[in-house]
Amino acid sequence: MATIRDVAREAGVSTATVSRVYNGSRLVTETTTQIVLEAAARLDYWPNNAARSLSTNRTHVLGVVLPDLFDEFFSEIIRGIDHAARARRHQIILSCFHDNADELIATARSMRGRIDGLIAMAPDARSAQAIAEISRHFPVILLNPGFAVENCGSVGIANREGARSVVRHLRSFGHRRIAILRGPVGNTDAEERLRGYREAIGAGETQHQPLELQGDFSKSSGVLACDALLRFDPLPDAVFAANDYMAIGLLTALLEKGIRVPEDIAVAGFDDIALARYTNPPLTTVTADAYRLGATAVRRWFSASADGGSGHQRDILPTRLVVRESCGAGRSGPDTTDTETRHQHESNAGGPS
Amino acid sequence: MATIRDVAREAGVSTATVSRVYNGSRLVTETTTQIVLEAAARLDYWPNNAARSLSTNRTHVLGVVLPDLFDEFFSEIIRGIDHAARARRHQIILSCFHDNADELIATARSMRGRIDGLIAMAPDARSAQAIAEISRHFPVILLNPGFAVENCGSVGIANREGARSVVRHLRSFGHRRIAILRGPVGNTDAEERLRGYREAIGAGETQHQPLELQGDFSKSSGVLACDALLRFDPLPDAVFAANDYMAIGLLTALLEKGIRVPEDIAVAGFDDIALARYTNPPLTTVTADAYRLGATAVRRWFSASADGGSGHQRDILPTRLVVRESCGAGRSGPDTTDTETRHQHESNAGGPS
DNA sequence: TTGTATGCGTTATCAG
DNA sequence: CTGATAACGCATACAA
Repeated sequence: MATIRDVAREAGVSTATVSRVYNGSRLVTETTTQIVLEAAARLDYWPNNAARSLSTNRTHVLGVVLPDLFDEFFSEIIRGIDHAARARRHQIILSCFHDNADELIATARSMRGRIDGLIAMAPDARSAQAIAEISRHFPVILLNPGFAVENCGSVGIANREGARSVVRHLRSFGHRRIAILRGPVGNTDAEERLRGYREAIGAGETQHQPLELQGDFSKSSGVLACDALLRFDPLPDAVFAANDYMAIGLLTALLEKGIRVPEDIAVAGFDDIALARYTNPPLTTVTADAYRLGATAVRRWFSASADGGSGHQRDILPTRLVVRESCGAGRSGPDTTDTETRHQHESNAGGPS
Repeated sequence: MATIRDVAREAGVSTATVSRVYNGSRLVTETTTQIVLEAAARLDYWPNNAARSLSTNRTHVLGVVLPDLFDEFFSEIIRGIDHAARARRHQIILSCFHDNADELIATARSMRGRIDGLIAMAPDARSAQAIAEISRHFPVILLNPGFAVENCGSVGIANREGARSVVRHLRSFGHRRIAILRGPVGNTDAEERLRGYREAIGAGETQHQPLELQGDFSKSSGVLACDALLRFDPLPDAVFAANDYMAIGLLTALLEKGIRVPEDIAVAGFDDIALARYTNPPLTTVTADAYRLGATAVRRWFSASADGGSGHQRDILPTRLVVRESCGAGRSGPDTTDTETRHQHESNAGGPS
């Protein structure tokens, strides 16, 4: 493989000149540039990025670490990250499948020297310590954490407001007894959605009996929840499932039992997965723009590293209600609702907090 | 950031020793190892992989270049690649969105020095030249090309045999006049599926009139094809759409016109996308294991680079017919059919061919 | 505008 | 078993 030295020799110039040509230095004559480029072409020279980043201490690569849950949502996030990174002439190095904090650190470590920063999805609050350790080595942006992490930017979605918009929508059909099928305990998305639900419920008419069911975000837990749901007496008017998979499981179980949706009971989900459009009936749900989530994380990373990485800033992306048919006929609710966007900027530079 | 020299000083040993510890050399005393590790922990030392790979000329990273079509199929491929790579302690650097051969080369170039090899999806035959240029710099494995490329391993799926199994299945319901909705010209998947269709048709009863419709793999081209289909006289018994998106578009257009599937006409697709299960009626289609495709590419890359990269080997992964309801009632065909796996091993080491 | 020389953080080849 | 030191390929301060 030809090196910069080979090119220099072939072109009859010094390595510094070749380097300047490849880095777009305007100090080089047009003619020398041509000579160098031709020599490089003859030798089929491709610059070695490892050497380059060793010298400059920059890689132009972003690390991305996601959990192993690979569905449309994650691929959209990756797509958003890749596009935004590419627009800034950066590449991404991807790693999935970290189930615990230790593995998260190990992955980050193995990226040291080949990335300028990291975008990671924090599975749970336990990871905070790991993240803190990592962010000593390079800037880190957290994807969709429900919690704050020191020295670390983050971008999340408006889970709470999304959940509230579902309850509002349900109310617009006159539904009063509204149950929730919760996601896994400890999962921050699940807990924020639960919080939004409770806020919306509490803000209105009081429910004497808590209508909360436990699920784990899987379709089968939605199926299972059907029985528990039917044990409520009287039957709730509506169920808000904290994600679409559970809503779909519930829908099929309900259908099997001959209970009509939305006539006998209304069902809503969260996430707007591709299938939500094709269920029977089509599922009313809440969508978050995964592509934008990824792209925003990249933007946030660039501004953070421009700042020197100090201060933790947080973006919260809005969420949108997607009204289909599972909550009531006639689409009497508003068609779609955007929850407001919030931008929190909490700089903590200049002193301990 | 602490370097290997800092650790050496802190531990009172040489950099060589520290390096040996981190590379698992068995030449180091248990006690020295401990001393080094403790010093490293105190200094929070993370080895710099850029320097490491500059020295060893290995990165333990695989490049992955895919088109921008991000759906479940691609994310499954990536997942397969990531898992297989991770099992061999490698990472992947991902880049999407190359629409032409030049961009493919540019992307590969920008990876020089940070990857040991490349897994790329070849969009069309025009890319062959680009691939050849790349494979001079590091081993390349092609994903799913219908064509052979010199000095370059590849892994594809059994498009032809999959198409044949669809036609066989259609025949098992007594369908004789079987049309095809083709994919885009130049797309190798589309052309292989067309070939399989023609082989299967030709092998049976001759069709006097070619029942071939042009599509472009999009859902809307499936919708459009409906009119053209209805112009055939008499109406064909069945249509094989070269991918699921077109099949789904066709299905909705047919439904709208009041034409019943499968009673009036049978429809089959290819790919088994997630939605295929939820169409009305559920779509009979062909599935390829995308996860396995990715994983196989990695395996193929490792064996190729062990060989020194000489010889181009090709794997073709089997395909499976997924019988649902769009081709006929009663599931009178076989439930699922695996096409046979083929492994071609064409070593061309030892002389010009 | 171009060339020289040094350093980036590791690994590997020698001696010891 | 351990230490000194020369690569690895490139960028850049400094000189010219």
